[in-house]
Amino acid sequence: MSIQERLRHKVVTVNVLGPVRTVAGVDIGFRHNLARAAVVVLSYPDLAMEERATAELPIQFPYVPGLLAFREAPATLAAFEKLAVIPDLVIFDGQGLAHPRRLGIASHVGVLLDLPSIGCAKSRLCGEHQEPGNEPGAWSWLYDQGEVIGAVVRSKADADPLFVSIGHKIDLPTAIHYVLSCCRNNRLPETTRLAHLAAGEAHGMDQPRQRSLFEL
DNA sequence: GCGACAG
DNA sequence: ATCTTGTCGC
Repeated sequence: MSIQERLRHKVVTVNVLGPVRTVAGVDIGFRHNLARAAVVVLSYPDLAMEERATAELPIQFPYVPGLLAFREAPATLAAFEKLAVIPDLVIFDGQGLAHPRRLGIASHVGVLLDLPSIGCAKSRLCGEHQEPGNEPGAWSWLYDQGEVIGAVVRSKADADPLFVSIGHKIDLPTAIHYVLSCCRNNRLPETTRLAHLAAGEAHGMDQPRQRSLFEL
């Protein structure tokens, strides 16, 4: 994929971010032939919802490991265009540098938006690692082809770790720091968690109805 | 040829 | 990711 080869050279792997006052989270929900992207902007470090934007587009690209951006970037960019507040940092639900060609969706879209971004995936795409300790905050390096491509981070005890990597304009230690400081009492950071909820709403995507107290 | 494989 | 209720575990 030449597009990835061309964009990978635009990724900045050092911190180019000012004071972080807002952090955004992105996630996509699929239903029938529609992709619904949701972007939530939270205040930092309070993590209070500041803004929310969504965009829906027909799915026009299949899921292919390594090509996730081609499937999710269109709706994601459309959602960002509706945003009134440009976030200081964006946390994606997927890999950043921890990708076969070093351009996961977090780096790909991070470069297109030219915003500091972090790749925070729920599972591994490539690379090798040792299991991090079970204490929240424990982490280990993620290696591939003899180089460090990210970190495997324990955000919650007894829960599977997160795969954190550089997206754009941020270094790995800083990325790990922000991911951990965005996790309250769940495995996923608030950004991803809230974006996931927003991406699943409407569409006819049934939200679990509040069960009546009488049924319990 | 076989296994791996973000969401 | 999505199709989906009850159910296993602490």
